[in-house]
Amino acid sequence: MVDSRGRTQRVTIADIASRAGVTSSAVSLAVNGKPGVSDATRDRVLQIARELAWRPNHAARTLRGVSTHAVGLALTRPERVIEQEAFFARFITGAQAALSRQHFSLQLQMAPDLASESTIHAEWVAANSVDGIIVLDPRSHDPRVEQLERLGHPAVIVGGEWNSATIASIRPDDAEFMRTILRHLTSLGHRRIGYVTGEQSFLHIRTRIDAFNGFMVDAGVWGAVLAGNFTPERAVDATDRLMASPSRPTAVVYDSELMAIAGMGALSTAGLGVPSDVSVVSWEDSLVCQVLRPSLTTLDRDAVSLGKRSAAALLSLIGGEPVDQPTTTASVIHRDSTAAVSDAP
Amino acid sequence: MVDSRGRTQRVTIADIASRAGVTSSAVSLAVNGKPGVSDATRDRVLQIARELAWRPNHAARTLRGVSTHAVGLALTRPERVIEQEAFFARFITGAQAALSRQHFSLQLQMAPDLASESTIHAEWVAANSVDGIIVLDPRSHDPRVEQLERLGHPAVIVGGEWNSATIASIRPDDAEFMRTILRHLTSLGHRRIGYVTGEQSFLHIRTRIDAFNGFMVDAGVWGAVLAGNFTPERAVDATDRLMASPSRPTAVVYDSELMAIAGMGALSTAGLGVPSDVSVVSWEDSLVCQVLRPSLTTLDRDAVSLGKRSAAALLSLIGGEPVDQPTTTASVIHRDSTAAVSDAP
DNA sequence: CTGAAAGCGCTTACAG
DNA sequence: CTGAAAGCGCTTACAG
Repeated sequence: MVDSRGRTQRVTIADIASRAGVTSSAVSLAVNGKPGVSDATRDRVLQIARELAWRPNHAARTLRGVSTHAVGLALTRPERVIEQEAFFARFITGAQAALSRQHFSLQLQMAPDLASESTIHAEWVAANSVDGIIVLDPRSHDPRVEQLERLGHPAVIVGGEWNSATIASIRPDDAEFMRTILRHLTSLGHRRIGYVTGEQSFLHIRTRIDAFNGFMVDAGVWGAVLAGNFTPERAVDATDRLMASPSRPTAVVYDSELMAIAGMGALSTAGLGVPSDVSVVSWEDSLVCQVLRPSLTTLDRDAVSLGKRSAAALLSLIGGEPVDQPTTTASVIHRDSTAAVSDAP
Repeated sequence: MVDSRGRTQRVTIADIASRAGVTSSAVSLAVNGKPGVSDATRDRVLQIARELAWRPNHAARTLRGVSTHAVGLALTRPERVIEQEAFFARFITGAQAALSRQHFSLQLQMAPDLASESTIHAEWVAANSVDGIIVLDPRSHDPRVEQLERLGHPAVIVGGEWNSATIASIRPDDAEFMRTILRHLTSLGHRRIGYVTGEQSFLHIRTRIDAFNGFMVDAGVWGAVLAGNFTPERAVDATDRLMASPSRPTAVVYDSELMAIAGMGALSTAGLGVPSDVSVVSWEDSLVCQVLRPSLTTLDRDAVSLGKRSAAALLSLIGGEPVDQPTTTASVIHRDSTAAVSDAP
């Protein structure tokens, strides 16, 4: 609406009501599809609402305590860790897909650190502006989770291990996934395996490390874990160090695609062929892994489906339904970067 | 706060007021750092607010017409176009960096299509829930832009060409950037150049195509444009077709990193070496381009800085300041995927 | 410096 | 089926 001075005015249900000759209560019932108004009135109101290009004011609805049909995700992402961007973009693509099917929207907000993330959560809960919250990359004794538990607001912890009336965890079986990768490699004859990790403060990375070490012991295979942090620089350093070892590994597992690509670069610089000298596995799959030459053997887990499952669990929690916890499986996509170990070095 | 039945109650300024023995008006002034209350009162109020873990209710503030210090970005992203994910994650990383410096937050919302994007914009404006809006991937005669112009809400169009009192465009000089790439290639002796494009309905892609064709004519060089859509499949097909040409190009430009990587795969499959037989340039730079072997020659434009500039422009617009339109430059990062053309084919 | 009141746009009991 | 009123939590004139 434009007033006499040409300024844009907000269109409210009161405007519609006065044009339609009814009260704003009737308009509210009409536009929300609730019973209590005659069909004739409803049609007239909807027609006028359309003419005036009326839009519901979310703030007013929220204040009134109505469900917002929104889910919140606050994200702490240090700018330097570019690898996580791919994960994060794919994750929210999946989450969005699951949410939009039930007409929920995804509210995303960036935070500089974990404490700010908690502040954002608290404000969302105080303002009733999201029906549920998704938490990524939980730490052990995560303050965000403790606060959400206290607030009693529905939340899903991706990669966590908390479960209560209001909190559910989506926990990919990282230990089993690691063993799946290692079985793939040992079945190809590899007996010396390196593992270059992501950020070790993440719970799921520690789970993978434990599983790696356990497998090495049980299978009597030589293994080495080098701590990375998702950056290519660290991946290159770790790869060089592994290759300098007197018992040089014939296969290396990387926690991310970017680290795996960087590692392959380091191997190529060192004059080592993939897979002729060293086999390479990336934990995370993506289109780049597929189109690369040599194409990368990966675990067929992708962030898109993780996002879908997390959102679906949160919607169950919000709806008061039991959370479906499907056991997740993952298999190795055998591409060109892994091959049978060549004869004695 | 927990009531007698153990349920969590929302803490409001009224709760603080009653504990502090003042009115809610005084609390409002105190927590917002406005004059009108004594220092003693302010301290007492802030102390109590902290004790009760009070959080401002955004919906109430918004409804009251107060600036939300938020910027909105509604995003239409077909799930299939994975390439755009990298762009988009980097873009919002940059935007977020610029915004948080001025304590603005970024509201992100996914939309299934352009019409829904417009609906979201309209609701944001109606509800006063963002101070400004960022629009990505404008089309010619873009309905989103026309609506924002009508609504008179501050907006920045990334890659657009609209400019008015409330709308600014961040327009990288795609034509000049294309010429920069082509000058790099011709200086290396290339006289037959292929170009595999992204989605042609995007304005900036069409600008690049025009510049490519113009350069070919002016320089008397043989050029071929093949329409892609950012997918690796189309990039592979286009590359194969270029290589089958009787006047096979010695260099190919790709509109994205993913397409360039896919193209290099196709070249390798065809038994062609990079850069020995064919030089390859990617329009967009990233860490993957850098760690890849051979590393990819790229235009040193990255989505992070584009996000920063877009957000900065929007903040200027919101603040009523003139929008700073720095002329953007870009240069070619010469890596291993381009080299001087080898002697006669 | 402080208090009482109005109102942002909407929904929801409660009467008629 | 419709109308009048209260109230969500907050801010901002306006009085004292």
